[in-house]
Amino acid sequence: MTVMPPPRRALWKSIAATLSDEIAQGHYTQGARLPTEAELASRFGVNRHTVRHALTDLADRGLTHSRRGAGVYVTARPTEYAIGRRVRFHQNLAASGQTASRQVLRLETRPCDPREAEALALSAGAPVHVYEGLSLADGAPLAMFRSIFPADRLPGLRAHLSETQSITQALAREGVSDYTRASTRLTAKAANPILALHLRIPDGAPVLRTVSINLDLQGRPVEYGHAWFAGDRITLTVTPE
Amino acid sequence: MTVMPPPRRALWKSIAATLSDEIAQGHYTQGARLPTEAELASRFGVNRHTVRHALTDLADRGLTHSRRGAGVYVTARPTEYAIGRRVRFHQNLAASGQTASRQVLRLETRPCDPREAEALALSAGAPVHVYEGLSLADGAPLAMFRSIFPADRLPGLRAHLSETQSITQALAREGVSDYTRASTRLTAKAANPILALHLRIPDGAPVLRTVSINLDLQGRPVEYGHAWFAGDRITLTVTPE
DNA sequence: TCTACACACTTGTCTAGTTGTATAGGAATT
DNA sequence: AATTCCTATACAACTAGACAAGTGTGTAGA
Repeated sequence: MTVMPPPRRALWKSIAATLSDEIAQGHYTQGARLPTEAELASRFGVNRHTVRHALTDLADRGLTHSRRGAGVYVTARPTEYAIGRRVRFHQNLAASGQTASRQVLRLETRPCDPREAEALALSAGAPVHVYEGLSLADGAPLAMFRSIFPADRLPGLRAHLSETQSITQALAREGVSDYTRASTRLTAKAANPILALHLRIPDGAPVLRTVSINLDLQGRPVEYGHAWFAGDRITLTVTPE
Repeated sequence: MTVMPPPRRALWKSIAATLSDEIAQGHYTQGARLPTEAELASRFGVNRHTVRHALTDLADRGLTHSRRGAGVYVTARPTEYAIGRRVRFHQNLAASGQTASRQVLRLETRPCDPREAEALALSAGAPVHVYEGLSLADGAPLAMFRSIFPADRLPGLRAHLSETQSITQALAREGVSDYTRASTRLTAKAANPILALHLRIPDGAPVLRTVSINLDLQGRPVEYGHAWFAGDRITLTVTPE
């Protein structure tokens, strides 16, 4: 318990300091759930709102994040790292000592829409595979991605993706031994609620979106990709060759 | 005070909007079965009840109907989907610094800070020129930039910049006939009030920031540049040489 | 071949718990 | 008098888990 010095510090600040301390000391480890607001309020002998004030401070400082209905969690802070123009997600992360993984959110085949048709040079309504998921570094979500593949040319791709989860490997099994990036477009966006939930960032926080097209060795488009990166967790590095 | 993002949308509304959009675009056609509630919950990262709330909305609007034990089916046909071919401001990264017009905000010489010293390979406190301004296209501010130049190697640069406003020309007059971009780092940020004012965007709106280093032909750094692009007004295109 | 049954899976419903937000007001400080 | 800090209450939004009800499929048995 902290001592109250005469020039009284605000209650919520003491509580925030205490909790922040306990997180720093490893009392609550990364990804762990804190006690509920009600429990904390009872522990510190204050109103729930006062606890909320302290928790808001922790969240603002990036120490925690909350999920309505679920609880308050200790944020796993991924170290900043760079992705080169040679775009191979896993290799880059491995180089910086982090373990990369993917979480599949969606894997299905459906007719394409006009935009996808144009990007992949397909006729309207041709079938495409949709591969959507999260890219994680040491368990913390870094980016959400969606890749669109022409299904006619790569009939078995979906099965391969569900096994390996690696795009490069899955494409290789379908006979696309290598592919190169034709273009990357970048824009800054505000996160919508769903995206914010997945990336565990506040609603409306800035997000870096990339839209890319990859070609096979014959110059035909094989992937139309979107990715949304948590703005404050990532720095993309573009290096000439 | 934290930034107030646009009116918060409930999670289930975002999900309903997303699904309704995908039906409209023909991703799920008439008679098709949607993924199960559990799958959708996993895809959107929410509880099944939240998905059900969204599905109830779709059913109320007549887009879908469900059969207990069987699944949820699409009743609506895809509406015509028109791609509005928007005019976009494409800015090539390699050719940055060639916008239509500039407005100078600051032009001064001062000792460098540690970060600048490192970027430009200078000794601590060495003098640098600071060139700060706005890039305009058709009168609308596209980006704010700040360029740092080593003052010792380019003593007359400031005078040249105040005359031409063109970085390339000013450098040429100082004997740097050409320069190449060594690296560009990109990240998404929220606009602070000053930046928002300059770019004429709402406070906290997403902004695309680039940090770059340019080298002369001998490989020595001659410019350390920052730029902040209004996220919704620009798309940066990165094309391999 | 047909039937009956088991079983996995899906939607429907219920209860309980947790965070988010709004409103109102008392007490201490400035 | 105004502001800040904290309490108090109520409700909305979402999660969590459990179970009931209905569907689709495979299988064993007659």
